Amino acid sequence: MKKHQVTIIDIAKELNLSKSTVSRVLTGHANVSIKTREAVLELAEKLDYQKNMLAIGLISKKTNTIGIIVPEFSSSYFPQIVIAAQEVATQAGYNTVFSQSNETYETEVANTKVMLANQVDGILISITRETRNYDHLKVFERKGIPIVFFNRVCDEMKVPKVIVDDFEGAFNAVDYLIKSGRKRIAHLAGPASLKISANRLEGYKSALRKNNMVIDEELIISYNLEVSKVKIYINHLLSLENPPDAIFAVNDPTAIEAIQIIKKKGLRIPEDIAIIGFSNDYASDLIAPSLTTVAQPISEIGSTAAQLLIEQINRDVSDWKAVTKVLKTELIIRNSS
Amino acid sequence: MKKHQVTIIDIAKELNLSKSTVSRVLTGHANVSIKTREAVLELAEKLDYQKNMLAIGLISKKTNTIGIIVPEFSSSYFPQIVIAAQEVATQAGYNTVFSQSNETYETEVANTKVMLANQVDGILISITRETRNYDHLKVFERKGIPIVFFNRVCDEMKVPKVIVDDFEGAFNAVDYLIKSGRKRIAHLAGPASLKISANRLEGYKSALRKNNMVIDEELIISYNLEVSKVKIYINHLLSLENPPDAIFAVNDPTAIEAIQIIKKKGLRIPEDIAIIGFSNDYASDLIAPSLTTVAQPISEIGSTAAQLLIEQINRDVSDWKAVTKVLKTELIIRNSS
DNA sequence: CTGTTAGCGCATTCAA
DNA sequence: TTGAATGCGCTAACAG
Repeated sequence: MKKHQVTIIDIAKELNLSKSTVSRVLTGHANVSIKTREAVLELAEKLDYQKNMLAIGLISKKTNTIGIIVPEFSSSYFPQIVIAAQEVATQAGYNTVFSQSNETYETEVANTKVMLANQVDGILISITRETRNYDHLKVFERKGIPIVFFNRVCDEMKVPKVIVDDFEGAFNAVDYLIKSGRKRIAHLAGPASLKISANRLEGYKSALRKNNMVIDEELIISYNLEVSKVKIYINHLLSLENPPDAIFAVNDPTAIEAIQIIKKKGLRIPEDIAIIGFSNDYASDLIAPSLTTVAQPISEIGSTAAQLLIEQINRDVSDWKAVTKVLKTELIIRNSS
Repeated sequence: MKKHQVTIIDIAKELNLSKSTVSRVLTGHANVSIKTREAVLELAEKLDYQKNMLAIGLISKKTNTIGIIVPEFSSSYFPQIVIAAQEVATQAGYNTVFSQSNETYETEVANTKVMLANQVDGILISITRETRNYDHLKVFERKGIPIVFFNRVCDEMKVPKVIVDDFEGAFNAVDYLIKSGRKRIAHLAGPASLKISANRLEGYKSALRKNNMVIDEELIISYNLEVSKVKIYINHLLSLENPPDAIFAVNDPTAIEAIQIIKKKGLRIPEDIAIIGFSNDYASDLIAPSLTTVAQPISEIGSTAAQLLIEQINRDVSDWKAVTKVLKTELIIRNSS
């Protein structure tokens, strides 16, 4: 375990120079003779010298690192966002530190503490489906560390947010189902604690109302997004006296699970029952029948969020803006509806 | 940008104590009166005090952080590995820092430098399809920082590695195709620079040989894993005078792309042509027809690699072991073959 | 152009 | 049980 870190002192000794001179070279300052500069650079290269960012961070109170916390990594949704965010961050000279909270509140809290302890310059976060208390996030505000929400946001905090127009997306999906002649449209909704679930539910209801259809609470099921539970709810819906002829699911994993269950039951999709999802996950175009879904500009969410965060970092606390960017969705019609 | 970090000094002043006393409480040392201990703890909590890990890392030369570098994040493969590795690391008290190199050598090199500069205690890496030079990785060895490879390994380095039995997996897949009566089996292979590609190719050839079939180089196509290129090769294979009646693809994304292209051409799978992939990605069970594939114990790869790395970290450099763990694959037969 | 000094936040000696 | 002093690796004044 005897790590052998090469330090400025090492190369200063070797070259019979003072540490400050070496430091000047390494930080790109000008006041150094060409000869010493080259000698230092050469030796540094030869010894695989790497600056110790811990020391620099300690001095400068800036780590050039942003943290990204996502609730899960199992669908293609969050990985894609992370890729886009990382790209923007790298471009701007920032490193990224990720963690995934596994949809667990405690893990999320722990993750934020780690980020805090590691002195990130700002964080990007999408909360878990469990998160109801936001104290661990408000700490960032108090400490003057910018925080930007994306996708799953915290309503009570006045900070930048990047979301999509969930209401409109849901509205369009359901409106389309109605226009296609569907009479009883069920909604497999997410937990009410998540704003995205609530907005999608509202879009669903609004579309029904606009088309003068009754809102049957029996057809609205709110669940905690654990895909393994979908089977129960589908069974329930199909056993209703007056079963639905369409299902609008809160997200693609739910819709995909529903398709598989319904197919196994021998029902035809979309003839007997139509399905629409939300997010246009990678798998939605692969499953049979391919899934009609509300597409989100996933990469744009990630890059916009990173952009906002970096702007915020470069701004003075007193000048923070709490903009909320609402990106547009697009209904992609495939074979499941 | 005026971050307001709370330090030990702040709470020492407030309580009229010395920094060392406060430090003792915070590090859990014993020699402190209950009264002061409680006062310190209470104030720390109230002020949202968080230790500055930069300072601690600087002193202890240990950050309790491991780095994970993966080539891409677009399939479900690496995210799953990362989840498993992170879980083991967390359990052992380590934080994780990820980065993805986007299948680009330069990015990989940059990522390793960042990890080095941030003083990770060890790294887990799967190299890009481009990586041919390993100097940036050998630096870790020289500096006494443990490195563990998984999936895509570097042959010339004597360090721990976690792989699956690619040879056997490929052999079983091709052997199964032959037993099912396929006569001309093509192989869409990966780049020769990746050991996994080479091993899978060898497994393919070996199965043909064992069954006394000729190895037709015309049917073996090595490509760089850019899925968009698959179309070209499929077109080529199908236009052969004596086209293949089966394709063994080096991985699932390739196989899935192939299925889509072949379906569009109006050919039937598996009647006209059978397809087998490798890895059992999330999507392979969803696509129609569902994909026969060689499953890897993905989570186990991640957890094993993390395990090995942590063992290595806790060992003295002089006592490093260069074990290579070879995990078993399993052929999952679905409808594409 | 170069060397000296101080200090970032903390843990860890050594004294009291 | 507490306090004072040292130093981790580095940068940024301040001198020469």
